[in-house]
Amino acid sequence: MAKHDPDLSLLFHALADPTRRSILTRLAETPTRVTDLASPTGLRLPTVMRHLSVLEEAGLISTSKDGRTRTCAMVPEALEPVRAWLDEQRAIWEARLDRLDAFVMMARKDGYR
Amino acid sequence: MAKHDPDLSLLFHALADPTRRSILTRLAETPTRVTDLASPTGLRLPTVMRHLSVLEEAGLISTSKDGRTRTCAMVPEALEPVRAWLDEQRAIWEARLDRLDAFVMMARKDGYR
DNA sequence: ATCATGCTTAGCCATACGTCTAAGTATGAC
DNA sequence: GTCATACTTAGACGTATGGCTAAGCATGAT
Repeated sequence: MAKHDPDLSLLFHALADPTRRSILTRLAETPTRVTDLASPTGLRLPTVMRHLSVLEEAGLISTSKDGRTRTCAMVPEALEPVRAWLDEQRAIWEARLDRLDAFVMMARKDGYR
Repeated sequence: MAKHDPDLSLLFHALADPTRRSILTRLAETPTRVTDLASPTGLRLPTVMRHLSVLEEAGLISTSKDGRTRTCAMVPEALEPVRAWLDEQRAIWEARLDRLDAFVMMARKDGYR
């Protein structure tokens, strides 16, 4: 399904990989250059670069190059849509519980029990 | 990377598809049988079934069969780990801001500005 | 018993993903 | 200029994903 909602799909997809999540966590602590992000993962540089570009395309990190080193930094507000989606789901669910409640009330009033 | 954290990876992966998110939203409103979940998607049944099993393996929905119809229902607490991860990231980020703050304070005290 | 309904299974297909190696390019140090 | 560092690009490779069709197999209705 295409279903224009590319933001969330990109975000969730980016977060679905443990390597990418650990990179992100590391960047939440402090900006870091590519090589230093790569070493703890045990992965080759090109592989890590790919993960980084997935994160960047999702808007979760930003990078900038200074001389020959590229430094990556988290973009904390990028997680906002995820949180918003979660809240929305919760709201829908709770509205449903409320409807159920109302139904039970009504049933009582109408003489059940 | 393997990195035992299969929960979050399964969850995020399940949420990374718009069809699956819309199914989930629908189920947040009310439990629904497979055929009725399928029709609005424009996808064939087997395809939808696959999406459903992804959702189920991630623990996001539960299903039960009664006669020949299978009914799916959301498992709202399944989103908890996602929310927890988000909170954790935020905490790390904020701890960093605090450290920065502290640093600035110290710098001032030591005579800068 | 027959038939329609509702899911299931099996298998195909194209594309995307995660990983690698090998060979660039650009920059800083000597 | 030479060399090491730090990416970057290109391409290969196996697996996973998302979609399909075509047959199954129960179950409910007639």
